[in-house]
Amino acid sequence: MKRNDELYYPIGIVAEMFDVSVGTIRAYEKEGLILPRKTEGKHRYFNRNDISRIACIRKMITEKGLNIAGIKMIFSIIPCWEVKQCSTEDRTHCPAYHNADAPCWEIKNMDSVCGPLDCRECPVYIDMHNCDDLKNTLKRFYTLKKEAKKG
DNA sequence: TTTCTAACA
DNA sequence: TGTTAGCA
Repeated sequence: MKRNDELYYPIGIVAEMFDVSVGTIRAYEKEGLILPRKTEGKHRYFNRNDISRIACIRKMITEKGLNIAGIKMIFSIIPCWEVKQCSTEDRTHCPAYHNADAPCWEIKNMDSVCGPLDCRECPVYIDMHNCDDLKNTLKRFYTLKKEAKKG
């Protein structure tokens, strides 16, 4: 499938790619690990970033021994407020800033500065797709504030 | 045939 | 995670 010059795959193909059931892929979405787009008919379709994320998830599960809850926890401690350079005022009113039980893209509400934005297009979500460089990605997230002060 | 949601093993 | 039911 192709949409906006980007290739998309149905859940069956994706499940086949990683040798897992479609139910497993759906479980990743249900737990907030991935945010596949959906058609009007509710059908999920996955782009390259989704595929990359799933590869990372599979790697953490099979090679690091983590489960879905463990991966969700890692995603939940991403300092999105540093990535988005949120002001003190923004942080005060943002539920994601005060919650570490779910990734920000799961608890976003319309009252926060991220309200009208699509998390699928946010670096907080997108940059977590590279498993091989996960540690550096997290490190970069945490040092953004310092770099902003320098520059 | 494939995918969907929801409930349950 | 997997399975099943009932639907589109």
